[in-house]
Amino acid sequence: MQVLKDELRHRILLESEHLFLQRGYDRTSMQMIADKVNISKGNLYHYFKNKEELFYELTDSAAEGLKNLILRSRSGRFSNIADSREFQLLLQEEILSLLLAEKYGLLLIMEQGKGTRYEHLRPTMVALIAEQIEPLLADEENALLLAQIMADNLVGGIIQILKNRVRPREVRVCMNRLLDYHTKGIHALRVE
Amino acid sequence: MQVLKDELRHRILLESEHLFLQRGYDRTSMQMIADKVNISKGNLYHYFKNKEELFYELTDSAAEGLKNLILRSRSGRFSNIADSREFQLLLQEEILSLLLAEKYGLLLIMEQGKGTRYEHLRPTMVALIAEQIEPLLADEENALLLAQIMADNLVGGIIQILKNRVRPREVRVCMNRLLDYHTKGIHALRVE
Amino acid sequence: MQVLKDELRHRILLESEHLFLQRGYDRTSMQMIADKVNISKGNLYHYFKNKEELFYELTDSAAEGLKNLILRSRSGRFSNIADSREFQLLLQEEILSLLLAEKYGLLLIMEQGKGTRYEHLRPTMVALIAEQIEPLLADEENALLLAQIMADNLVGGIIQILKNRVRPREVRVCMNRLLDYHTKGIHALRVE
Amino acid sequence: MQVLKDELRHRILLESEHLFLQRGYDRTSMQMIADKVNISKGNLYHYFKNKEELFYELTDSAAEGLKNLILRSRSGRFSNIADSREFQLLLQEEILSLLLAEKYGLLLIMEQGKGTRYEHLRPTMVALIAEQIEPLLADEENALLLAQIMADNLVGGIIQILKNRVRPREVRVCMNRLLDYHTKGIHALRVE
DNA sequence: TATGAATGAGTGTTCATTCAT
DNA sequence: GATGAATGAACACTCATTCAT
Repeated sequence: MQVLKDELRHRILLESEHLFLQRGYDRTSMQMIADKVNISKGNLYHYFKNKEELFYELTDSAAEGLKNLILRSRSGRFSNIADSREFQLLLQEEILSLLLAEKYGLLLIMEQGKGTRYEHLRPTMVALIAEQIEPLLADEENALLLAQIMADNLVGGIIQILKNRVRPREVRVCMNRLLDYHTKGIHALRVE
Repeated sequence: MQVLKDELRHRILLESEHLFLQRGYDRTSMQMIADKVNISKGNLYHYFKNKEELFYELTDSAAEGLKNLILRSRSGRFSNIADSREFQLLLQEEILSLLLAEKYGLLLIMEQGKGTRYEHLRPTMVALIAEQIEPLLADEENALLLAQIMADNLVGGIIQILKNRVRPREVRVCMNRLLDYHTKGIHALRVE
Repeated sequence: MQVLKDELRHRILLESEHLFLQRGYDRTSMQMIADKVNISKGNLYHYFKNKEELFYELTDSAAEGLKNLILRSRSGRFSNIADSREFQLLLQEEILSLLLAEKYGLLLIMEQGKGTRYEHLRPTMVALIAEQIEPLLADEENALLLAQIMADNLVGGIIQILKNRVRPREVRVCMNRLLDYHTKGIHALRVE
Repeated sequence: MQVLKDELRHRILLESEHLFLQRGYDRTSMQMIADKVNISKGNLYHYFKNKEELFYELTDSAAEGLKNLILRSRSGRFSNIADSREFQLLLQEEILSLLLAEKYGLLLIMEQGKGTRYEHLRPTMVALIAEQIEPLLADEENALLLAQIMADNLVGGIIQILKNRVRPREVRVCMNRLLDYHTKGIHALRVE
């Protein structure tokens, strides 16, 4: 019985994850989820308190991981961003393990969280990263905007990789490429 | 009367544009628009068949311009993308005039089109651009994905600029910077 | 097993009584009861056919006692209500033993029975009592209404006492005071 | 058109007042109201923001009047409650005009407000009145309880009158009788 | 042209009750 | 006897759209 319950619970999580990924939180109704799982709408509430909790069940560990990653990265370890080789390696490993462990959760909070507590997560993240990039750029009036674009691009690139690569090795290779691309690009705009 | 009618029609477009930009298509109700314009909800339907048509009126010319830009770019004119200086200049001019002419329409279809026929425009666009970038990259299994990322980043960067810069000159300068950043980055991944 | 069963049955009655008294019939859910008793919701239906029957189990003997009291009081025994000292004593004893025996059941049917067959019990009761009081009043057009008010007040007063006094002696004393008040008015209770 | 709207609005208020009076706030659904008025449920929200606002529209002026009455009565004017003849007259007039003006609103907030902001109004009121009565009673351990009962009876008596008398003169006469009864007891109303 | 009244389908959520195990 | 999964009807509320005036 417990098995059955767990199995259905798992199926609800699975199907709602699909729907949330495809349509976003707002545009996915409890009825849609119930239909996909082939149970009554009311029964969903046997497994999850409400729609928001269902979403958070799918995303909280990803959000937690992301928060920790940011906290550690801001605690000074990665202070010399673009020029240290060490930076790339450490950052890469930190990010990689999070990406691999929390792939869909991250996609949900970064892309499909409208209507939830993660609604403004992506811009917040981007702003944090931009803060770190800006001082590296030549001092001009557009430095902040360009840093924002780069940060946004970095985040966007990671999302693309998550969407298109499954196996750890592949993700790792692509992340390397992405960072190459970004660091070379950033050099073009650096303080000489 | 025609003048009055046109003027009201224009005000509806203006206010709904604001709302759609701020809140997105889905989360903007006809009631909100009617309130902003200070007319009745029903009267909106005298000017626009329904909510979707109102949105399309705001976005179709931008979408058309975008389509044409892509068509022309694919017709062979910009075939040698990254190595010709000419590419940068032409592309820049084409894009710039579109951006300046259709700023808000482009933002709407690229960012706030959930629930409309433009729901999947951005990924489609990105795929088209990626197609053009891919052959320039070193032949590896990730070439397509990297091209997609670059394309996505390019699009994302442009959107950022549109959101943060108003005057043509500023937009032009930022676009230059963005392209510098991207071409230098791309070089890192090019066929040697 | 029978003992166990009876014991559980008793606990259900106990906890649901608490909840019904605090929250009323309508606003007490079977889930709340199950949680308080620490059994499953479904198991409640092994002991009681449905929510209504559970409520009736808690209240039927009180309702029965009340009915009998009224029947006997109407059978002529207490015909000369206000002037016979005997009336006060007899009534007091009859009522007192019912109150003490069926305290919570009475509170439930008089105060928390919305949604059950006792929904209209209190007004019915009041009407019955009023019938007996009316002939004692001076013949005027408002006699019936005044009798109803007195009856309602009497019932209300008893409910108050039930809620605020536990020990038989206390209840008895308060009931005496209440009847004094009703027969002689506030003056009876004033500081001299 | 404005007339139609006002007329329907009035009918909604009328029918919902009936339902709220009969069944209480909680147990009256928007669907019931819509059915009685013979309109769609959605249309109710054209006239009232939500169920609570509809209820408050029916009750707020009564609640306001009651609040003012209490404030004025507490401001010291009626300090010598039971012994001054003046008290009875003034109180009677104040209460009478409120009762006549806000009959159904008062019934709703005193009897049928479960689930609204008036849920605890009656016990609060009763406590306020009891505070004034208690010092007049002989000092015994049951004084507070008896004062509460009297206060509750007074309120209950007024409610009975409201339910059973329509014309001002009748209400006035009954209120007089009620106060007599409370001050002098049943004897005051007996056949001589 | 303009209004705003009206509808009906849809939203998330609750809950008494049933039933297979 | 006991569980808890499951249902279905009900709840308050929203909103794009239609339509009589």
